[in-house]
Amino acid sequence: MPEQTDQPLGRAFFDRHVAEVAPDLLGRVLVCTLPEGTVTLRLTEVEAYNGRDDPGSHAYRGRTPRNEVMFGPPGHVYVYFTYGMHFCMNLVTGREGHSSAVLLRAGEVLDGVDLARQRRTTARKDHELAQGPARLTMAIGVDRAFNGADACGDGIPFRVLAGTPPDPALIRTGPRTGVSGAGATTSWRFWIDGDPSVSPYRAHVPKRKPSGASGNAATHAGS
DNA sequence: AACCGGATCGTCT
DNA sequence: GACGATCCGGTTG
Repeated sequence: MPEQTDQPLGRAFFDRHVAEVAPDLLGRVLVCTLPEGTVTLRLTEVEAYNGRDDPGSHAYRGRTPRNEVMFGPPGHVYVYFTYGMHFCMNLVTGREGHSSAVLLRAGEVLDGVDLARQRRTTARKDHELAQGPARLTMAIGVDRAFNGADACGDGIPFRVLAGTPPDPALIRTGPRTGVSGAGATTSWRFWIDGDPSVSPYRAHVPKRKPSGASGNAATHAGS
């Protein structure tokens, strides 16, 4: 019988509720083909962001130029720039207009390890190549230029294969990383238990508020 | 292993 | 003008 694991996922896969799609993406294989070569990645950690109902979502406050892709059809790639230097990548889910997406947080590089290492020179071990959302985009060569790309098209530059979903007993859920407030209560982070490429859990870091806002240091960083 | 701060800029108020 | 869906290197234990 034909190998099911190499079958690309169709658009219908992504046209479901984000909380259903996100855990179902674990173990799937993202293929990124660029002129330099191809890197394939087995997804091991994801987070769901539920559109307008979700205080943690970029779409929470409605449509803006940045989050426009989230409001588009499912199966497309939403890339955003953060912390002045990093890119993160999502797969849009649900019907057009619903603005939900799954953040790809970590994966295991299956193929193209040499190319991934060239892009991630600080990685010591292979499991660190895509351990974290910004590391993941670095490893596969994704930046702003890929915002809006179709992951259910001809496979250039993206394709998502069925892969081998993990034993359901190994799927763990927990609160999302870096999301505070009402959105932190929902367990919309999903990962494969025990996989070495899953980014270490960091407890919510309470950002220290400047109490007494007098004489704050210079905002112009001179040196 | 855990904690801390710097880097660096687009996006929205 | 403030603050990130973060990463990295240095320091401390």
